[in-house]
Amino acid sequence: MNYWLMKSEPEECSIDDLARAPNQTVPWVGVRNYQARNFMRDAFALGDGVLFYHSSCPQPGIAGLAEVASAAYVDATQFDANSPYHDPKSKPEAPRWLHVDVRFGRKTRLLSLAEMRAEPRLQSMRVLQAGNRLSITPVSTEEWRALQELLAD
DNA sequence: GCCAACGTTGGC
DNA sequence: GCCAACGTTGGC
Repeated sequence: MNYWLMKSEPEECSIDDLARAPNQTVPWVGVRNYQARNFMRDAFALGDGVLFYHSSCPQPGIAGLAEVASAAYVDATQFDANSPYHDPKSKPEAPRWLHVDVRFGRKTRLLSLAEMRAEPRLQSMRVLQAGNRLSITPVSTEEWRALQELLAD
């Protein structure tokens, strides 16, 4: 069992959108970074815990919990010329981009980025390191446990 | 809107 | 393979 933090822009898909989605599950399409893709392809497992993080918004932070609901499979948007995620260099016979499905767990209070930065037990979190831009980052068991406490209220 | 940090691209 | 230019991310 592994744990992950996944960033989503709430204007595109918020924790509420995830809760309202069919089967409370969304295909996590649009990842166009090789490191993030490789996490999904090589390290994700069904049932892995996900921290659902709201980014690029007025109140960035963790907004809920979710889980990995599928293995990695081909992201069809890369071949769709009308999609913002279209990748003209990716060929159907050798798809570059994959994604997983993510299923809603529960909504939590918003644990703000500022609060995360101030919490001693979270200092090692990859998402908090200077210059980090990855939309998917691993979370250690210790970090996950601390977060469960912080989100319990 | 700014800007630092980082990834990608493409000429050489 | 190097590396400058460019694009993107994402908090502020």
